[in-house]
Amino acid sequence: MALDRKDLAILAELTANARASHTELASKVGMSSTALARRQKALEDDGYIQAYQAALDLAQFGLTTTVLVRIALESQSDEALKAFEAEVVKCPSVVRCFLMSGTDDYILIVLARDIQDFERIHRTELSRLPRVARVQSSFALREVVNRAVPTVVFGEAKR
Amino acid sequence: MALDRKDLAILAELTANARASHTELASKVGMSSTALARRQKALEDDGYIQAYQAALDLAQFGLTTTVLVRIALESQSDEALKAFEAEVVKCPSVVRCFLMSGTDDYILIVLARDIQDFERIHRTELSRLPRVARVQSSFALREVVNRAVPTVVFGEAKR
DNA sequence: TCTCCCTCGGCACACCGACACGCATCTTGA
DNA sequence: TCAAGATGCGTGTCGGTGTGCCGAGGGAGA
Repeated sequence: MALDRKDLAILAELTANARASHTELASKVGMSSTALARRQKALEDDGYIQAYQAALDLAQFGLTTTVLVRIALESQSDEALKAFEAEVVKCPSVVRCFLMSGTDDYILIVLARDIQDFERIHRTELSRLPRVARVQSSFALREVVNRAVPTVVFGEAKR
Repeated sequence: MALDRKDLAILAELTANARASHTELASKVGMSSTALARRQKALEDDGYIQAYQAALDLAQFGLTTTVLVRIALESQSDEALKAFEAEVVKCPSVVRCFLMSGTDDYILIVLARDIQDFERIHRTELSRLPRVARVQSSFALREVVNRAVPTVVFGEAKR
């Protein structure tokens, strides 16, 4: 299934304002609400839209510190990976975890209130992860780009 | 302003389903739609909720490859940072960019269709960034955790 | 301890808008 | 040229949303 530029316009609008009504979206995209409703439903049914979610301002919750954590395991055996991953999903401060190629086995993105709070997280969450050989943390000083969707998605018009 | 557990329940519901109506949310959280509407509006006005956005399934768009790119600049002068950042925000395949402490100056998260596509991105987007001394890429083999909000947020009940 | 006040929650109602249908028209592709 | 899918308009029904009012609970002050 190919998406035309109207579909992409709908998706772009919905990524910016997921609560917009059919009428509202229709006027923005430039079509009738009937056609828009049909296309939106098709986009949902075909799985292009996974969910509609509220974006919280994490700074309001005091989570102003982003830390990138590089982790190397003692062994890359399947059992060690499984044991590590089963525990890392339970860490409440971890928002992302990638299994990586290269020297580092995993890269985590951790959100903390401040540096002292990260020390606590390091002690109560990270240091308890199994099979870890080495942990290396880098602090993000500033977030230059933060997009949910790469702009390249909205640029590929097919029709 | 302190949030009680009902506020957190509302936020948790909205991060899972942002299009839920007042009536729907009210029954889930266990209160009347009137009270819920008041609280939801307060959460929006106080900035806890930044936006409502549709989450796209990027795999449906063929973006299955995540790459972490470490970039070191030739110099850390204010002018070099500004020049680099002004260009990196224009890269359509970059979804995140952090200014980092430590040896690497910037860390980017790039989405690509596959490895060949990343080669193209490297050539057309990354290698054109100004003042870059060194670029080092690591491929994510798998995404173990991907949360928009750390679960720790919904755990801190105040009242 | 009593009382006052303030805040929050719940109920009822009315209004407004969204949503889903049917049908005619148009465009696209073969 | 024809057929099939997409579009747009109109309409009716349904549901959500917002408001006003009342009651309950808790805190403060006398």
